[in-house]
Amino acid sequence: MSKRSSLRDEIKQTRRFRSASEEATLSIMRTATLVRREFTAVVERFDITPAQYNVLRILRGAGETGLPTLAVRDRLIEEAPGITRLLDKLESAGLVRRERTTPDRRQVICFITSKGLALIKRIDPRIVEADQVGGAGLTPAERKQLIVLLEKVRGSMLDLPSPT
Amino acid sequence: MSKRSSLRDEIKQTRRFRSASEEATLSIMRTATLVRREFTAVVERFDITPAQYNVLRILRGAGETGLPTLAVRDRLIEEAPGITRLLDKLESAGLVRRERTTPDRRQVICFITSKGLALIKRIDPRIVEADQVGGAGLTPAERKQLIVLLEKVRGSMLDLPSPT
DNA sequence: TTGCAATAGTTGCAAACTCAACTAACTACT
DNA sequence: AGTAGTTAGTTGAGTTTGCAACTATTGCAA
Repeated sequence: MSKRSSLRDEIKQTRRFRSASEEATLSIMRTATLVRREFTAVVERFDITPAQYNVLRILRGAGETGLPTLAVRDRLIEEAPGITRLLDKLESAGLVRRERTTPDRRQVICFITSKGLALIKRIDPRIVEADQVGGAGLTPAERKQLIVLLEKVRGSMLDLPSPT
Repeated sequence: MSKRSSLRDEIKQTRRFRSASEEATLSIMRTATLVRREFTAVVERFDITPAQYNVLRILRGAGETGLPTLAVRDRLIEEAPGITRLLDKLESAGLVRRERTTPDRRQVICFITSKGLALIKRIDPRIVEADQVGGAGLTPAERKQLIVLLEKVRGSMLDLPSPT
């Protein structure tokens, strides 16, 4: 029904959406693209990729306990199959340290180094700024609502696991 | 304040979010990741990538008029810098035809072939299904609300064009 | 009409990603 | 102990991206 849709303008689509669900789906993707762009722009000024930044953040969260390689991968928001090589990079940059010494010697535990900590400490304030965009233009109540709605969407997606 | 956050469970995050905006931002990205996964799974069964499918859809929308290469790129939801090579692929698969014959001979106009049309015709019903996920679990009113909220977010992001 | 800047696309190369083996280590069963 | 099956992670090969440089046109202006 909506006469003006900025999404349709943005991607210059001429035809109507086939359903509200289609529009919602495209909306989510399009918004995520913009958010990601913002986020990428921030971290790139510090010569790391978004994925690398996320890994550093995860490892900071893990603290002195460290975290096994695959556990790091599982915590990433965006997928990162090349987790080994990603960590290789971070290690050779001195931001991360790895150790194969545990009860379970298959595991490689990853730690953030003090250099890594120092780096994200510098990045953090910029990220906080960038995070605002995900809520910019919304009232606190709307923000909450958005979070709830997206959670519902994810919830219903996880129910249908295999794309039959 | 919220005691249970499925997002925090999903990515096994231990710490609280620093702000509602941060949670909203992560929510958007995480949801988009899941939506994209679904979408990708569908089109891959037809041996094309999501980007390729989008291009075909755009070219179908353009009809017999066709569309110049860079115009195609501008209409993609997700970025696609390798638009030339992407079209190369589609062309060699016989799904797209290109012509350098216009008033402006710099431009290369792209058309979808009948083979391409036939392909997306087969894919379409599956996509319609996949699109439902973006609205699954939501009432029509909630769906509408989600669309409005995301639009607001994008609107406020477009206002701050350069990441200073 | 010559010259300079802008536009439309292409291409080369290095980095990044995917997928599918492959190794090493642990578990469980006999 | 011996061996089959899992789990953790790595590595190699082929493909795809991302950037930047490059060609071909066109537009504008002196």
